[in-house]
Amino acid sequence: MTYRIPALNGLRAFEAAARHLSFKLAAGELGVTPGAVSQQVKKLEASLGIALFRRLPHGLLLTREGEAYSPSISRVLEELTRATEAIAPDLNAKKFSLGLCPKAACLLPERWPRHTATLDRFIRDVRVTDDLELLFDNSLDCIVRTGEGPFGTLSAVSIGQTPSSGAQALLHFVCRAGLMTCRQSRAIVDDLRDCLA
Amino acid sequence: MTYRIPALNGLRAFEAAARHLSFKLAAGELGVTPGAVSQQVKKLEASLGIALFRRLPHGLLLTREGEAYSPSISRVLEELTRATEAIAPDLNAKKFSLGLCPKAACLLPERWPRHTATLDRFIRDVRVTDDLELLFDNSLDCIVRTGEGPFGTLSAVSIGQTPSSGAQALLHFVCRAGLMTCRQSRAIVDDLRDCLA
DNA sequence: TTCCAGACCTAGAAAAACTGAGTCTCGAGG
DNA sequence: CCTCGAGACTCAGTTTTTCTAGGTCTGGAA
Repeated sequence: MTYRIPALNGLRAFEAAARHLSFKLAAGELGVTPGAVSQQVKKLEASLGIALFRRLPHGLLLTREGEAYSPSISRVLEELTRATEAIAPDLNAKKFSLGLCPKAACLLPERWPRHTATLDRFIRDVRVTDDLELLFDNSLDCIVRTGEGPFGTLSAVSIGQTPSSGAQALLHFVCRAGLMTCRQSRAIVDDLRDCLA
Repeated sequence: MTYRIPALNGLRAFEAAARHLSFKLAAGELGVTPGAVSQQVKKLEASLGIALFRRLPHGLLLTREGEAYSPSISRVLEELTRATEAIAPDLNAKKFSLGLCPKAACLLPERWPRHTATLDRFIRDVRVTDDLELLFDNSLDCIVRTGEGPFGTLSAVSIGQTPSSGAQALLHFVCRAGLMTCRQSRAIVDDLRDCLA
């Protein structure tokens, strides 16, 4: 009953690259450099003994085998996601890349969100930016900003609201819809509330 | 479309341990030490934020969550195996079928390559043969023989060379090019070197 | 009791993954 | 026909992860 399967991390790289048909975009999604994705995919191809991609100077094409393999792998990862969420809804496996707008940075403690070890655990990196687009291509997992919506299909929660005066919220925490309830988001929102309390 | 899933290698450890209800047996199956399995599972549990096993002094019990998770993971790995075999029948993660020429057999320990559990893990079966053709149609994964090349597109490494006397190598390990760097090949070559040292 | 099996822990070694900087190739635009 | 830009590749070096080796602890069996 021993499974004959390739190194699993390479599969993740392959799946993302196949979806984007780009190592660069896949790298963005996975939070690594394009070189890393390239290497992982190459190693996977070596271990399978077949080519999955045809490399073109301006992008990728799947080979016939890659074309056949990619949807299977996507299905596998989806099923894995489902199974995992069923038993562990707030999987704590991925650190967040966080965007922070300049005004928000002023309102928050000096080294936020690195000011406490508790929160730091959930943060991979922080960039100063306000660009919600970055959430869609997975360059960022969430953004903390002063600017209002509309946030479209994104999820947002407001922090520092003062309903008595009718004033608008001071800060907004914004992320893709599926991410709002996960542990990382909750930790960040909780901490923001503490900081503005 | 970013999958929120735990580290994949830990899942393999978990799945094997859940099937055997033993880290030790799982370790045997995976070709690592029990400590490694223990650590992988522990890390998985940490990233999920739940316990998968109850540790007893003489074995393991699945928790309720582990009980729910294990069949899902088995299914996922099975599907992965199926998908992989469909496109790459000679995946190099499998056990090797090994050819051995009669002279080589004389130079090596009695039950080689079954003489140590370490090496045995990587071997599916052994035949006495010298026929390099069998490597091309995947009847065999590798051949250990005294005969020289030419090996053409095959990869070969020499073992027991005595360069000072200019004598030729005693043994050659031969396999298809893509297989030379894989774990199985390395284990076999290392063992051959030990045996002739 | 004493043994033994199996899980656990920790330090250090080994392997794998990632980065960063530079190269190469092609397509587009002047 | 050049030059530029994008994207993939390579390689060395670093960081992170994984594995091992050796020792501890616990509870069941003789």
